[in-house]
Amino acid sequence: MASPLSLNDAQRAAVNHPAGPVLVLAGAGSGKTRVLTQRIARLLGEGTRPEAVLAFTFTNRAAREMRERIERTVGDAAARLWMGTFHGTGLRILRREVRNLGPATRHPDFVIYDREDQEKVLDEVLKRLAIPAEGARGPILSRISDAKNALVTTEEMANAAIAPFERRAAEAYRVYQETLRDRGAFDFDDLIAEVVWLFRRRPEIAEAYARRFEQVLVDEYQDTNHAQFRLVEALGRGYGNVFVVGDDDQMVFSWRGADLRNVLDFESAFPGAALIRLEQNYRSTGNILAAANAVIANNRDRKGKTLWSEREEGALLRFVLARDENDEARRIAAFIQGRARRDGGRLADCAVLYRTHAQSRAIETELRHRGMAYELVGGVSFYQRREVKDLLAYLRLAINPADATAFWRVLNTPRRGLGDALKARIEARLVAGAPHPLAALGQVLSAREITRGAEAAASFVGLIDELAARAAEPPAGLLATVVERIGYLTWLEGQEGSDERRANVEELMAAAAEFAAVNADAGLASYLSEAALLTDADRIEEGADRVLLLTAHNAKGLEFPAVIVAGLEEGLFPHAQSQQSPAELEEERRLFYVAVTRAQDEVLLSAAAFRHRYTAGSGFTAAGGQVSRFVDEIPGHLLERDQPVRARPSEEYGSDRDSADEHGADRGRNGGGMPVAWIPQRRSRAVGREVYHEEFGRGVVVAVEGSGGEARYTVRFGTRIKKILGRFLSEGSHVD
DNA sequence: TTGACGTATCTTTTT
DNA sequence: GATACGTCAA
Repeated sequence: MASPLSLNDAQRAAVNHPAGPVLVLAGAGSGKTRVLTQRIARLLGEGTRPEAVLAFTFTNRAAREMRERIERTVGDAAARLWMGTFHGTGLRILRREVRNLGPATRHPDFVIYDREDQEKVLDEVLKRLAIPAEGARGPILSRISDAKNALVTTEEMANAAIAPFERRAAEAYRVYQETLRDRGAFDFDDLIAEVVWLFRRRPEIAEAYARRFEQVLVDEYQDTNHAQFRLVEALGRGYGNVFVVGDDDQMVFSWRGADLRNVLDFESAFPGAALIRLEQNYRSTGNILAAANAVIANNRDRKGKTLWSEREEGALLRFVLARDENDEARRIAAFIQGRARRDGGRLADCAVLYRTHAQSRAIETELRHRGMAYELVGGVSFYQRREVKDLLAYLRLAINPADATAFWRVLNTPRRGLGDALKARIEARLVAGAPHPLAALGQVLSAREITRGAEAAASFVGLIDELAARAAEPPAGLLATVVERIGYLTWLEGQEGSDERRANVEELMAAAAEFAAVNADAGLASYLSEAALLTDADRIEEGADRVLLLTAHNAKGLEFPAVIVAGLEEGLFPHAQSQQSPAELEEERRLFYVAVTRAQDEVLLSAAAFRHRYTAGSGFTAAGGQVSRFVDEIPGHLLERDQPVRARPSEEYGSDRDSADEHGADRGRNGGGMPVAWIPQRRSRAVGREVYHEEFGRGVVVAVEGSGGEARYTVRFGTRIKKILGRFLSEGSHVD
């Protein structure tokens, strides 16, 4: 960050504030990381023991960076700080207190379940409860997550549930939680909620921690949820030195339970709290800042502050309207390339920010086409890749045989001829009282209940036993054993994308070796925990010269000389899902504010007049739309619009009126936003024609792929969209 | 028991 | 468009 050589008055006040609760309202680029690190360094310099300092960061990367900076001032003592994410710190406490967890888990070496594991558990739960899973899985899972973030227990939820959905969700929550406990697993939300619940059950434990931490600091405070707030409160209670830094204008995680009341009510929650505002921005040019300020000023629900900068006005922000997502990708790539050539800049100076992961595809294709290096952050994270999770599941099972989710995952992966017949035997044993499927399998084998896959099953059990016996060894060697014994690489050969998968397996082993080098005496359990809590954003490599591609959410806390914000269309950014309520719309605006304020010198905004995208309910359609209102909220004199595109005469559209209104889901629904041209590409003459299908009846052709007898038609029948081979269609009525 | 094939569902954002 | 899942035939 372009920081001042010395602190400004407000920063100094924050760094040196003597004691008691402090709320620092820190605008984007106002040097809050600097304040946090200098404050911690000061505390340590004045004699505070590092193990008495607890700091919460939003990402592991932020924790690492902050620790490194502090290390430069105070040296090795930095290693003893308690510094990490809420989840990492919660985990650390749970591991220390594992003997006191009581009803929370049944296994000392508990594992962490990620989203995929949670879904598998919930599927089993719903099946057991005879709740139809279709469409209910997602909502119930997020309802459970909401409950935990709000510290609502299963009993409390059941008691309060009235509506049918709520009752079903409460029932699912109860059984889900029992299942996790039986399997010795915690999900992400448990890592925080279970700590608070432990503190409530055992006040003396809470008190011990409150006495331990003389200083509690929180970064990105605006994104804390209720459970996190309670955790901070409990840990900071001893000394009352709770120092939180946040920006209400950058709260973008309300869907994860983030609650702005934590900021707005801080002063009443912590009586006598000092309030310090950091309003000088050291990052962005005057124009970028003015644009960001103008946009965020449209939000009503904010504490209000005005960022200012001593930096030069700088270049105007630029806006390009592309024809479609491919054209948009070309413009973005050209911008980055041009910038790199013109200024001798690096690709790494540029980041492309978007609302949804799906948008990365077109940009990736274009960058690859031009031979430009890029790094994609997010999407399917490394530790969630199938091959990675397969291998880790073996290790999970080795340290925690109760991890039934891992068991079922690997029982027949790779294929070893163990199928439904064996599964039925195992389940019968479970019903008869076997503690977990691995034990049940052992019983099935000793009772010689199966003959067909007996040998394979025995060698599977043998492998797990061996791994369990060697659990104290470094993980890399154990992974190598697994890979070799199950012939994983050979199995991958025949699979789709085997090269990439093999590379991932190799990277996994390399990362495991690295882990062992850094954490010499750490066991398998902590290796697996770390793997579960690492995110893609934590793996961003410093120093590589490549364009970064990431969601606006993932860009939080980062900065770049040039930022491209892509896909600025109504319905995408702001997202259609968020246009129902003013509160959600304001969150989208904050997200846009976060995106723009990542930029130091240059901002390129882009939109596509026409975009292929998935819209719920109407299938995969071609949506035309309007430019995002956020672009229009930027004062005209700050924005340079590239080649305004006007709507072409209607004959360009083909023979009918079937234009944006027919295809586009979100056109014109919500005022604001400049209408844009809708210029379809490569439209077949068949598009717009009325056709007839035996089963679905009358429909309209939306798109065509291929030609002749093999042509596949995308046809809209009323509200549903189907892809159908041409020979199953007959001509309805002629339009041309 | 496996693999081919068709269909439903997904995508808003993440620890 | 991709993936996961169910159904069907071999």
